[in-house]
Amino acid sequence: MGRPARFSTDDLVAAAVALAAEGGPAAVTMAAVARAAGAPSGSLYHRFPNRPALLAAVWLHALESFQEGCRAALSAPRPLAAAVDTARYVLEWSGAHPDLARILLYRSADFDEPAWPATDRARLGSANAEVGSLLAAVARGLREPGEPEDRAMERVALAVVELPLALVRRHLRGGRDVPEDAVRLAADSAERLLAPRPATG
Amino acid sequence: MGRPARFSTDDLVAAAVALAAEGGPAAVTMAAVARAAGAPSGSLYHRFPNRPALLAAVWLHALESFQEGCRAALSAPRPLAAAVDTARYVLEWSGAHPDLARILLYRSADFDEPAWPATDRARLGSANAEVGSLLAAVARGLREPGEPEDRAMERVALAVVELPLALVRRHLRGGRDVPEDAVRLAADSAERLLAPRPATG
DNA sequence: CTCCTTTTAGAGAGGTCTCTCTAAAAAGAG
DNA sequence: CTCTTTTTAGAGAGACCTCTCTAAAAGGAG
Repeated sequence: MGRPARFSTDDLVAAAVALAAEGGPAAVTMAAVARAAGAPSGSLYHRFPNRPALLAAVWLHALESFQEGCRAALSAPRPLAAAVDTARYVLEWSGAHPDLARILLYRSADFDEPAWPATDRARLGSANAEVGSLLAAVARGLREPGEPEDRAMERVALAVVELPLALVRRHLRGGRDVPEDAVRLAADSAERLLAPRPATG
Repeated sequence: MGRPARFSTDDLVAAAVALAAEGGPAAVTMAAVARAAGAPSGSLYHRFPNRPALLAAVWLHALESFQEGCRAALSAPRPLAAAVDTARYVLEWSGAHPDLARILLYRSADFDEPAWPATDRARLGSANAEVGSLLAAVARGLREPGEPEDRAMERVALAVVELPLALVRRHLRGGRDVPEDAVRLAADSAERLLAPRPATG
């Protein structure tokens, strides 16, 4: 039924991902993606109603790839192990998918999130909420006596997401790959930040 | 001697900084800055030969403001104190200068660094080298027995620069300010990451 | 085969941006 | 005052981008 597509949605998203990884969201123009994929701009507009929708596809592709393994790591039964595994996962996933990792180092706002189609914004919201609640569960498990719940959440997010991403940023933004060593450093740091301390003021 | 300026270089940089803080480097167009400052585009081109030169001025303004206090903190005599003070400084400076901090959360490459005038690139290089060597001195002081020097450098940079910036990013990118609490968390985390451990595997 | 649907193909309008260039305004030096 | 220098002022060329719109190509259903 109908003419077969010469340029699939995946082809076009892949071209856009490559451009975004190299030059950031500004490099993802409809004209540039069409050029990179060898397609006319009309084909692009046939798949995506406008530029924000394409940017949403790029961002969500990266995010969902990342979160797939993230959920598994965060769901480990012992909270400290879950935290350390997740920190390690962030580095390993980034090493395996440097292009996608480079994209997630931006914010969704840099990819024009406010202008996204409603369905894409909803997907983003629910994806973030799901991982957020897994992270909250880990944080509750690692709360120190007398510590307010949101401060524990802060500490855990820092050790498990922000710090590993900072480490990734350090390498990827220098144009290098993520070295083996960094995986250990991330896991180590998460453990140091989250393991209960003997007894200090 | 000559007509007095109605729009000083500082005025124009200030307008550009505000735009960059709000919308990132993409928002810093010659047209937008001129509009924001109430100046005609010609006045802008009178001060800056082209857009990369303006972007360089914005980046260097933020960087040099940050590094001024950074040098002092890094120069403290005891290395662990220097590290913890620097981590605290990153948060305090960011709280005091949220616009400039938002700018430093990008990379210089996002501000089109390869196209900057040679003098600006040189200023960037020497500024980074100076702080880098102070950081290296701290790292040497905190090296654990048997640890390779570059791994110590990695660990220290992570604890003293990357982690505090990640914390700042978390807040500023949500549109919030940097809370008091975060300053303590940064100093605390730096100390946990860098203090020698009792004796573990 | 003919119809129907999907997709490619790309021209072109309308917008914004960078940067150049000319002209005039403004104040001090003499 | 006139001369000189600095700066404002903004028109306009040329590039690129987004998005619309029309027309044709191409395969399956009947």
